[in-house]
Amino acid sequence: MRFQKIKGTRDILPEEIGRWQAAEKQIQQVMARFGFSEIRPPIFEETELFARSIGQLTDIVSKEMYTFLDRGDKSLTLRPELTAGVVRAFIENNLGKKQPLNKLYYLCPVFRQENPQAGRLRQFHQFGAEILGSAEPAADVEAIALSIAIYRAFQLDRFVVKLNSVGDAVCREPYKQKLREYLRPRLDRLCKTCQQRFEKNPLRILDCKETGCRTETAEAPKLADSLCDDCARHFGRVQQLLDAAGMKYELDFRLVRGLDYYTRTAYEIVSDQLGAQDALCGGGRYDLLVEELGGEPTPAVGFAAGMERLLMALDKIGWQPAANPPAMIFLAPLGEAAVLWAVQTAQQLRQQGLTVEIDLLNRGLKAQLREANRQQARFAVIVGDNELKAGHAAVRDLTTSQQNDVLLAELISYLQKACTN
RNA sequence: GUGGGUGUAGCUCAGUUGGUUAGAGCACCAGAUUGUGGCUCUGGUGGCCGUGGGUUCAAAUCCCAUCACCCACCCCA
Repeated sequence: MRFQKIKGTRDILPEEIGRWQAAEKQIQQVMARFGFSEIRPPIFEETELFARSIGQLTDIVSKEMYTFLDRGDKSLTLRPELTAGVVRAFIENNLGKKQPLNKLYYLCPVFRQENPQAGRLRQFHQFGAEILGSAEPAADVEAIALSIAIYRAFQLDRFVVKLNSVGDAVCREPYKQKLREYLRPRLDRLCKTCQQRFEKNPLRILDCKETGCRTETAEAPKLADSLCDDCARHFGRVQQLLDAAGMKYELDFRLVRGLDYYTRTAYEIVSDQLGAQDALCGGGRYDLLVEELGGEPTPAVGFAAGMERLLMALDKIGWQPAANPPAMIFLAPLGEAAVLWAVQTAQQLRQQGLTVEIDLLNRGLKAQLREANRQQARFAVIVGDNELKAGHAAVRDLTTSQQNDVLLAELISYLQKACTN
């Protein structure tokens, strides 16, 4: 029986881990520049946390969660996104009481049981940020600016920021009614799923990709025109601030984010380089969620972005992480006495902070040098019985093919000097 | 959950209308150089042809099922 990985999961192999680490580092740097601190909630939580925050009716909760019972018959779920866990941690650790504003970010795996396709996996990675405690439009703009800055830091600029407002508790329900009234006479011309959405979730009809539904909704009343005064003012101010800061965006009245907790600002960053799943990043404001999960009323705004999708887009533009690995020393011992010497010497060199490889396969010299070359070693140190007897090692510079005898007693200081320039 | 496509060596792929022992390039190992890498040449290791059934004298090739991957729908990052 040969085991294989679970459908929709991937092994990140040594040959690609460099890209991941470089991308992670870049993201962490930009997050830090914006004053965000990392938070790492647990990978699983009570099922109810996700059901309550994301919404029972959403696809994520109704059919995509990895849910299981633990030995105490408690229902647990592998996180399908991070906001719920971050908000839970925010409440449980009283972060809101320690300071008025919390700016948090994360970068970690999430799980959704969907059928895989380009840009979609069952275990994938999201990075994102949450600003908890501010209802100001400037906070919305801070989140948007941060996500844009991250993509720009990678020299990635073929993306579009789509912006909308989904209103709040005051104006969303009346708008839904207005939308239903508009659509009721056209109901039979909508697709099957939209007909089901009509009662419970009419906003989603705007988002439908069926051309029939799109033509029916093209002239429908727009949420942005039906906002209450507070929401309208907020939305206007967000746009004003974005304009002032020179951030380009497109208003998209069809943009209604899939998760229930969004209020007011909703935005998405899409790329034309990704295929059907083109969203790099999605986010918005969720002013009611903290209270809904049992905390003090706390306005908040944030975004989540797909790590794999970022990497896909980076592949398309030919991004290469800068790599300058330290000079490497390959110890090539021949014979048992030399191996003993090499193990001791490797220990000493490594304690000096040098990068050292030592042959572990008891290979011949030719094979060892081939290996050293394959690993792009800077120096090969050749030691056999002859060298031990003579008290020196043959140090071969693999870039110039120069080879010198170096006294064993002076080897460490010699290599230290040679590797620093 | 649904639809289409694809599974042959570590990797990328050939493989004729079913017909002997399933091939190439790269990678790996060895030799040319009995202790010297890269370049070159020569040779070699490596495959239950995704898995399980079926048809046939004969299956990598045809049929069915199943698993996985790719792409798409739904939806989302």
